[in-house]
Amino acid sequence: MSSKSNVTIQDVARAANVSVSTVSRVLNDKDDVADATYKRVQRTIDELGYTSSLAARSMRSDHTRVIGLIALDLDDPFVIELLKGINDAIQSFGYDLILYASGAKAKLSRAEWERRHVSLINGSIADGVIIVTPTAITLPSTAPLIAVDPHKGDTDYPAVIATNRKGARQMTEYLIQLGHRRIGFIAGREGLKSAEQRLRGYKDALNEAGIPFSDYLVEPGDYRRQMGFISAQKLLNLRPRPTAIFAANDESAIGTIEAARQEGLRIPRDLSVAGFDDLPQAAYLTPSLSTVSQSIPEMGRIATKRIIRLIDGETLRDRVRQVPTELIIRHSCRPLNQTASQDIQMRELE
Amino acid sequence: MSSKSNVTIQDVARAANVSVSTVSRVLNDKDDVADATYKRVQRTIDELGYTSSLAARSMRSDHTRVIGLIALDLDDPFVIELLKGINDAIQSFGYDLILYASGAKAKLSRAEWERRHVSLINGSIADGVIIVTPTAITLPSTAPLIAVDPHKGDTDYPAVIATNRKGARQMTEYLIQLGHRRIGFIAGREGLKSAEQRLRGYKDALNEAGIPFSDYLVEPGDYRRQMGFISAQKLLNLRPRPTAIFAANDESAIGTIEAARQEGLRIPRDLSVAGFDDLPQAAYLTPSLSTVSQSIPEMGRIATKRIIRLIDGETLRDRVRQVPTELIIRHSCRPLNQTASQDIQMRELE
DNA sequence: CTGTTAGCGCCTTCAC
DNA sequence: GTGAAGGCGCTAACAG
Repeated sequence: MSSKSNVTIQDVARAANVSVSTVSRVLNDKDDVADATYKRVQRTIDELGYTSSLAARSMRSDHTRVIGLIALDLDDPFVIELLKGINDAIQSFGYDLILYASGAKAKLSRAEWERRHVSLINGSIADGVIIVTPTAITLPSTAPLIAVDPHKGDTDYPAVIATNRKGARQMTEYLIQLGHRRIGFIAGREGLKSAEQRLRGYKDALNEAGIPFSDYLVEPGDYRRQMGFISAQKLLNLRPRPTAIFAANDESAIGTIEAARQEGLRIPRDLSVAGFDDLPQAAYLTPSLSTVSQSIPEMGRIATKRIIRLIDGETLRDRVRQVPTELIIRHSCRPLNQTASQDIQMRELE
Repeated sequence: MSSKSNVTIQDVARAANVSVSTVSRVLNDKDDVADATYKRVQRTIDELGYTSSLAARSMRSDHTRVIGLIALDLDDPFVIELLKGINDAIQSFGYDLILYASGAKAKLSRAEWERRHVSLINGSIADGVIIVTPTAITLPSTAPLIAVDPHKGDTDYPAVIATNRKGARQMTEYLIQLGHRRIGFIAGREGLKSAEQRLRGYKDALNEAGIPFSDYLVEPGDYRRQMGFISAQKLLNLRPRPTAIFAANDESAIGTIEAARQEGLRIPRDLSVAGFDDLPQAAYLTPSLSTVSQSIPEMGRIATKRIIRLIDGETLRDRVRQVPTELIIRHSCRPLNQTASQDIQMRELE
């Protein structure tokens, strides 16, 4: 298969009657190349539709102006939102973006998969890598690397993370303020710092309000809808039933809403539901979802800026950068014991 | 910057006391390597955490088992859904996926951008490429290439496309059957075959029903929400106003709904709205969106299978593969002139 | 069964 | 200003 017969630098050199090095110089805007030569070479490049081989280039030179993104779950909305922000940011910096996903997902442990991808991409094809919700605590990073929503504990890589604890506390406070006392909690993905912090924030608010923390009101989660559904079912089978459920992210909250619907419960009338993330679809749900915004695209933009700084050899003042969260009140939560007439009034106020 | 000091095949060879070629053989499961040697090398690889450089590998050998995806709009839900399907499919075939997005988007024409990316990726780093909604009619493909939702007219690449004309006809027929006669249409992205076919389907149904086609009921679109919003506003300013609007895709339909809301119209009471795509969020809208499903992830899976077949040197029997569409009736359209009581009855039937 | 050799396309000295 | 030569990490003959 001679499918690789692309135009090479040699072809250009021949056609323009110069040596390959001269073409290379033109390509990289180097030194002084005689004006006439420059133009001639440039013209030849255009005519032949030449593009320098990414593979050869990354092999030879120590930078490629490419940023790698490593994410296992391509159907995780968090990853998609992040991708938007990163794609947005690279436009301003003249970098390219590469997203690499291996088909060997099933065979490897999550941490193993991550390590493989980092060493595959980083330092060769990409100048630096952004990794999303890593499970690994240490990553083989010869080239710069930054994590978004990192693993808990002491990780050896810099990170971007939202003010999860504060955000979760505010949401819980809001629910308490609405009169809720039995507030179920569906946890986040095991091992992630964000999950840990959100649970902390929930406990903080309970504590502060003098509500004793109950183990049985907390069910496990993994930030995915399906798990949210299952855990919500368990919570809804409790007697007395929780009057509100705070899910550690929007996907879990959607799973919760589905579970509640299946039980014949109406939201927010019979159950208040809150999420975390503020995905675009949160606003479109019925009822629209009250949640904590962590402005995911913004996190992507920040991660991009920081990885570029790292690539440029600068050092980060703060190894972990906190991105502020914001409480978003919509219509999926309502005061406990509100009467129907009050309910109507409330609706009309909107 | 010595950031590239990754473990190389040489390091492994030295550590395992063999030549690089032997390591290479182990890496690629080649020939016969003495069992003892194989194990020793394998162990060394693991110990050193070695990963072969993608760049070097793709430069040397004529296949990489990597499929490239080229898509300009990373925030286009169509692309995201497709990505899911492709990512799903590569798992079964042992291929890897690379998504490449350059930051130089603004500077180039769309077709130019596409050409650049194809020649950048294809044949070097990727064995074949899937390109989404290309504007270019010819693409510099030395290696296999397949388009999803191709450009109109005679393109020189194979493609995967839905039965757009039929789908659009069915939706329009449905609206007509509900009693609508003034049906506005918001077109798809200029130049795409799908856009052309959907408009055709709309006209087909009108024709068939003996409803004269009116130019002023068709507004331009580009498959994006914003444009859908603007075009919907124009349609809603018409007197008499259309009683239904069929948007060429779901994003445009969402824009339409927003425009209608802004005009104080209620859906489907004052205006029926239909889309095309059946994005996941279509079901979550209020009212849920009646649309034409083209099962985008499935299109991604099919495209993946076909590009792999092409890579394997097989030929495709049909250069363009049609994927069936399906009419999805939800709640955003309703019979014209239905009385309020009928309306209630209808709701209760669900 | 294993090592040696010759490049893949490109960039970078070092000459001229 | 420009060309020639060497080598990045790897694979594919060709020898042994």
